[in-house]
Amino acid sequence: MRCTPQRFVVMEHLMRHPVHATAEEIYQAVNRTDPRASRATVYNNLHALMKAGLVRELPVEGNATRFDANVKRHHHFVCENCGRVEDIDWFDSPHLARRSTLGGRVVRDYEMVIRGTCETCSQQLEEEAKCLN
Amino acid sequence: MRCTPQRFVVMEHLMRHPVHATAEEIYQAVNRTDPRASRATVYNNLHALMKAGLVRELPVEGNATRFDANVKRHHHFVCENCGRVEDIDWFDSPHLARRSTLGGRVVRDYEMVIRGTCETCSQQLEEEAKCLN
DNA sequence: GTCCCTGCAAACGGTTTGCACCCGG
DNA sequence: CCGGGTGCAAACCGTTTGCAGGGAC
Repeated sequence: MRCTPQRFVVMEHLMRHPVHATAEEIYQAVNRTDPRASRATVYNNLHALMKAGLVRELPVEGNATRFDANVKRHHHFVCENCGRVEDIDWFDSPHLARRSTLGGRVVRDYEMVIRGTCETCSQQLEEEAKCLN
Repeated sequence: MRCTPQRFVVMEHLMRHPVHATAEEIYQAVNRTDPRASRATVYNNLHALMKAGLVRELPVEGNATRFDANVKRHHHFVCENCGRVEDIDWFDSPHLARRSTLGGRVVRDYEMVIRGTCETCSQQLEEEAKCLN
């Protein structure tokens, strides 16, 4: 796979902003450095990078797919307030760590999806609560 | 919230088929009993049921949203072969069970997303492997 | 010259919205 | 009546596709 300017910007954005951007956000970033870049190219590159195993889609609800350049095994935290998705360092699940089957199913991988309020939003909400008192 | 025929069919389908249907699949089911039913109504009802806390969206990748009428806490298994999503009985994560924060984050809930091959697909793949020998 | 990559525009599919109508209270 | 629920059609938005160039090797 060649490293074209557009492809580079896509990858760079994902690595620099571990906030798991949507395709649109990446398109905006690419567009800032190269206003002629197109959405199709962003999608092409995201798929190319996914096939190469450098990027993956995130399993979180929401209309727009989010992408992740973190290849290391890790969990995800979803802020229910702002929608941001953050990486959480890996920890094993004792129930699954040494296990390759579950009922008749073959287990290949697993991850945790944790939901709550991110640090920024927590602080904001706390501020607002103070104001009300 | 009133229990209209259409709303009933939506809820019934989700409860009877714990395979986490997409909106389209639910629409097909509703349509079978009432050919005049519209997609808009299915979406209306899915949202109404979600607001009422009887149904929720699933955190799995894929273009079409999947819905779940299982309110009990549980994990999810995603078949990488056929895309089916199955419920897995709840088990705690020792890392998270008694914890309400994670870094500066407030944790409200968590769940496991397990990926692999479902029972049906495993058997099929095994069959095919046998044939090749 | 070949092949991969790009940009554009149109198509696509899932979801949402606006609106008129209907039915139950 | 009023308000929520319905059906239809159009709009919307994220994504995909077809296709004609262009640049790297």
